[in-house]
Amino acid sequence: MINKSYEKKWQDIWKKEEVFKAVNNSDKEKYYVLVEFPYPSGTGLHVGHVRSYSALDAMARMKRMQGYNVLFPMGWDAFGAPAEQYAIKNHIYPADAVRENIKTFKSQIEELGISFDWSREFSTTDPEYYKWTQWQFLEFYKKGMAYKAEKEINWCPKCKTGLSNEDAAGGVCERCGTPVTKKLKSQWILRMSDYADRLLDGLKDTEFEERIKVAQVNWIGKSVGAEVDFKLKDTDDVLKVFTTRCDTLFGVTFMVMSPEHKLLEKYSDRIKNIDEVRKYQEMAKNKSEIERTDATKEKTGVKIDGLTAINPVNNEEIEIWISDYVLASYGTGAIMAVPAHDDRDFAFARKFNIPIIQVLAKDQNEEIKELNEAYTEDGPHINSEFLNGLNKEDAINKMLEFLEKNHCGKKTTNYKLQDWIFSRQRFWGEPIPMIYCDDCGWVPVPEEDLPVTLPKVANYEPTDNGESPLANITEWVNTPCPKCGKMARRETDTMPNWAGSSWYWLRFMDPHNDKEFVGKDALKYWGMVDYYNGGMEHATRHLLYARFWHQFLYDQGLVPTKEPFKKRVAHGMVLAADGSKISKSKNNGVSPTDVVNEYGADTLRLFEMFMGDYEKAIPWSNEGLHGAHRFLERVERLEQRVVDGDNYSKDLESVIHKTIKKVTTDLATMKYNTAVSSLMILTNAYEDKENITESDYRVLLLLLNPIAPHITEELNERNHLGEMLCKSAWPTYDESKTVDNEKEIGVQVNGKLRGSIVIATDEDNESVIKKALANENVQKHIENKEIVKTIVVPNKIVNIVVKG
RNA sequence: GCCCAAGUGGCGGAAUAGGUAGACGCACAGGACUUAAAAUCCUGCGAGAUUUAAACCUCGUGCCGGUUCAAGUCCGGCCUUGGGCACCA
Repeated sequence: MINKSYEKKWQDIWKKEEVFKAVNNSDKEKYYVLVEFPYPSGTGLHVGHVRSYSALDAMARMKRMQGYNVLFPMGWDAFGAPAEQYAIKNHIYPADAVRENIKTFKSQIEELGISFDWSREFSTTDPEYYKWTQWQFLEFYKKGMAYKAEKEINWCPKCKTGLSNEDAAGGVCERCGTPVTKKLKSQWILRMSDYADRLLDGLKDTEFEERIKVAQVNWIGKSVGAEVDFKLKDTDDVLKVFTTRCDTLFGVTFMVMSPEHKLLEKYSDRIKNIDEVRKYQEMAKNKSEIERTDATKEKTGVKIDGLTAINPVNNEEIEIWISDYVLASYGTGAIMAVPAHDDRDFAFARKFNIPIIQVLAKDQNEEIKELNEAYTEDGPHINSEFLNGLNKEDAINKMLEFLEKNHCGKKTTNYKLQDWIFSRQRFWGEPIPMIYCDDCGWVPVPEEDLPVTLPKVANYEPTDNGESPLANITEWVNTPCPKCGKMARRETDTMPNWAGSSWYWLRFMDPHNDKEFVGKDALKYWGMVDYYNGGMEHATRHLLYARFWHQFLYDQGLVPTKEPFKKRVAHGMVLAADGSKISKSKNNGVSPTDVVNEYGADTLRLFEMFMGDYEKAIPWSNEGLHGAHRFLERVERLEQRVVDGDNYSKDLESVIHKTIKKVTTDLATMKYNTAVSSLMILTNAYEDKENITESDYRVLLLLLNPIAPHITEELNERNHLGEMLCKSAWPTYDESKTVDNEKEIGVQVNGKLRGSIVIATDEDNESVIKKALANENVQKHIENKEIVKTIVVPNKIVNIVVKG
């Protein structure tokens, strides 16, 4: 019977014999399989974790049996708000809370029998680890890639901390869902936008799933266009705008600045309605990001009385407005409005009765009589002097030429991707290793003083004044300036949760190195991560940060590869039985530990691999779990049919070779469900026989071992079939034996199936046609009819085309 | 609104250089075993017409068209669901 006692037994044996230990500097070929290390929350392991761990484990186990030196590590991503809040709630110190949670998580993972190399385990909260996170931050700082600046940032009023753009996607805090507001704050920032193009281009060197690439491309948001300078009338200033459609310059009837635009302050004494402008600015500031960017709301704005712009193509004077539909953070913070051909500008012009000039025509160079909405197709140009009659591409090129010749514009590229706001006003994060000295300014903490550790204090709750809780701990904050020795102050903000996960796969290569963040040899040997699995929710956060971080390290010569991950895949979510999302509040989750106690780890693993496409969401099914268990019991019962024999049974040879081929390719390409089904087919074939040989049985156990490692080892040992499976070689197949001698193929008449015939796989077409025509039912359909032609697709199908 | 992915039995899902749709499993039904139940084993299982039965026939992979000897698979146009982006100029 399947039971937990031998699962534990095998887990102990694997541990004792260190079967899954990855060796640095091995002569074997390496293979690096990585699954995102979890955040050890207080709620324990989730069946979703089990899905990805089982899947990558199956791959790692097969690769090991195929002779690779496999690195399959596990650790903990434990800094950040969840651990901090858990600690606050339970009145314990975060480090203690993390230790407790890791213990739970680890024991839950261990009882699944995942083949992680635990000798490389670490947590991002270990000072030995975050010492190097801090060290790398200083590398960013030294290369001018980290800077401190006062900037309008996303602020979560509930978490009381600043957030990066990625953490505030959709205008809400990713942690708690609270709409974010803007706050002007001095922050450490990493120049990630410098890498926008690299992050885009680098995707070509990866084999990420398409949906992951697309998500990244969207987030980076590259947009090629032009910067155009509009002179501000009677000043020496220009109003710069970014546009992707400089060919529509003749259609500009007004300009719009974002309410935060700097020129407004500069020319405040010229603006006659400055009070009205200030009032509007105040209103925009107090709106949440969601309210401001709600595209469905009616346009609002104020016309600037006292400032106008000059259109560089025709020197016409153009009114200037401010409106919150123009974002300060994108482009130049101001736009040229072409109401005839842009929905937003059209709505604005209609509301404020601003003229509309068409510059793009419908097919026949005609103006549209009554423009009820913006015309956004690309017709030929009209009302545009030297552009008239041209198509979009030619017109843009001609306009660019004009702008450059007249020094009033040039081709530029814009990205939605912004610099990475790297400061958090939290206690539980890596301290940013910088010291501020009144005389020397910002001074990095000297390398020998790293890590800068967190103080052990009782109070670490977020503050209401927007300061980090660390700011109140004066004995920690006050420290001599490393440069001049005068009393100075430590930076009290900490790093974001994503810092520790931005390089952890590198540390796994050489986790105990206390001289370097990773040894050069280890970097060279392990290279890129071959297979990296993680959730879709990280496609534009962690995965982007990690690539950016890695590319920076590459530029400093600190890592040998441009990209960190060769292949990135995302598992589908495990849903509740009714198809809804599993959530704590609904309490509709299933505990892996409960399932393991009732059915064993192998059943849980097998079920999660079998019940559907790995990349798609699957609903939980207790019946399915039953089915998986039943299959393992059938495999177990086969042992009663085993007789001596060093060879595969003759009549099983074909199905065995087919199964080896199928499982080998399926496990390497994450088609776990069909790998399992082919093993079920093999089991069915065995059950049809009175006896099977030891070889027959062992090959099934070998193939099933990566997915159900405990029971297969147990059956192998109990039946004295040979060496421990996980130490044995993966079975190989003979292509010629996967092909049948005979095959049943369909016969169609006029494309409709009318019968089937059995043919030899090397039978010649003539003989096949003869057989097809001889089929009784086929005859019925062709009698009294003229055969127009016959089509034979070898070993697939015969089609007889008849007429009359 | 734009971009990506996907729609196949009662259910999870197989099958795409176009070639016998529904592998494998679940659920269900009938039978064997049993005093009985569970477990196990055997059989059936897309819909429909006809038939004592089998054979056979018609329809069938979201909808409407098309290409082809042949379409779940390719092309055009829709619909729906999931995901990403979104007042990004």
